[in-house]
Amino acid sequence: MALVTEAEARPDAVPPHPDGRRARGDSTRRAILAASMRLASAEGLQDLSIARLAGELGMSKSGLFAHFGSKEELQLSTVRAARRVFSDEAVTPALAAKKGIERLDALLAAWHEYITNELFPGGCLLMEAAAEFDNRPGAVRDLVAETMAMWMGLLVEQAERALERGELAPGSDPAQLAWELHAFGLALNWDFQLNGPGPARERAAAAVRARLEAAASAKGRKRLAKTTGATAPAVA
Amino acid sequence: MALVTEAEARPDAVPPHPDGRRARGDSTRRAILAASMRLASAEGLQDLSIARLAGELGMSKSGLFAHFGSKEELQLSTVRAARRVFSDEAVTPALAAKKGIERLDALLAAWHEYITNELFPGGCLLMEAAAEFDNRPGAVRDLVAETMAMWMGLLVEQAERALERGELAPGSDPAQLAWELHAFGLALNWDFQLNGPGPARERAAAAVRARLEAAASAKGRKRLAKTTGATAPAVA
DNA sequence: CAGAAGACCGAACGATCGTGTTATTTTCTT
DNA sequence: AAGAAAATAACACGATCGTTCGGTCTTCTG
Repeated sequence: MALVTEAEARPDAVPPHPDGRRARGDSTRRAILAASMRLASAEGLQDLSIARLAGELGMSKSGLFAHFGSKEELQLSTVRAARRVFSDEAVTPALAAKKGIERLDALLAAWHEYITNELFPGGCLLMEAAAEFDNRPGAVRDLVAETMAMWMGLLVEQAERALERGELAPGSDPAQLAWELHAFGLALNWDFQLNGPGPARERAAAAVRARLEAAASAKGRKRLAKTTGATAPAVA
Repeated sequence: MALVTEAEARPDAVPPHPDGRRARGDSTRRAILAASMRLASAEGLQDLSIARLAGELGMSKSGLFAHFGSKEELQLSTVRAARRVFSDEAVTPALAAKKGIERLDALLAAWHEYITNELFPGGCLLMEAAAEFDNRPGAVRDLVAETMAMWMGLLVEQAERALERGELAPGSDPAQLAWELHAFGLALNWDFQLNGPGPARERAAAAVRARLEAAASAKGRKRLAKTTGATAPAVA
């Protein structure tokens, strides 16, 4: 779990070359995408160079290039692979928790773990790409924006469930709650990458915990207490 | 105030060529840095190209290059210029507010205004640079990290003042409070750039307001009420 | 007014980029 | 085992990059 393995970098379910055949070069493709995610998270998707990528893998530029046909397709495939890693690490583990405030808490905990686990040497690749492409129109930007919107949607959805179930104080705004919890994740990635481990992880966890408890009803607080460790101070 | 003017892009007080003389090329230098900030905020500090920059200004590559001597020095000067814009827009206006919770609130309000004012077409250049250079060692990274640390220091300082003055509930953690308020600014820049204006501005303002009121003492709440408009719902 | 200093330009350099073309090797099918 | 198909390599292309050099202006100084 310490690094991006070939298995974790398994390419997209829908291959970019939509022929029905599945060839043996898939193993190479996986290796390429694993290295590509590693490099791109460190240097950015744009400065990622096909030549250096090929050099790192001991293969030729053109051989690598043939797998994607263009740099943009390489970038898109890299983002898709990163999305899978994100999904496996930050979403799937949280599906074990019951819907509502508990799953919301579990999603955030898994996310924080994913961010601070040195899975990507340069921080979450999706955040990297979002910051890099946010105002550079194109397919990469659209894919990244769509992915982040889906993630935000997951958070909002669980906040809404929590409200329906009476785990949040009546009148709470689920979208606002999700936005703020999301902000703590962004800040965690930012702080962790810029300033090193430091207290970032604890800061983010305390922030989430306090915000959740502030928004929770008595029932919600009780359910929260079961999932995680100690209760944070009332308001900090 | 809508765009980066030459005056706002005035170069650093300490010129990179530390000869005592001040030459007439300073006007050119200012124009270069204004354009450089604009381009870098949109395309990134690394992908900023001297050739395109020169083309945009109608001058020659080598003529522009001579002002800095290296691309890294151009990047550093651009960051220093951006730091000055940041200081003028996000810090200076807030110094009118009284120290403590009021100035803390004013700093955040000015910051949000600075972020959502289309001052930089691609979002706050300092955040851009921080995300881009966070794990690329060198002088640029150090300068950006130092700048962001100073900004965070300002927030922590005012939170501490607020605590000393009894504007925050006893036992509050000023550093934690500042960290969370900082997170909302990062999220605002993120959301605003990736998804357009939308509700980002209101989300961030509501988050700050709720967090400040939750942390404030009765005295603090009273002082907050004076500074800004309506009071946010108790906890959202 | 002479001359030095600085600002700026045009051209060129080596390197690297993304991308084709063509050929060779590997793998799969029959 | 033979032939088709896919995977990979070697090489070359035009473009662009950061940087250097030599020269021409402009501006200031004495």
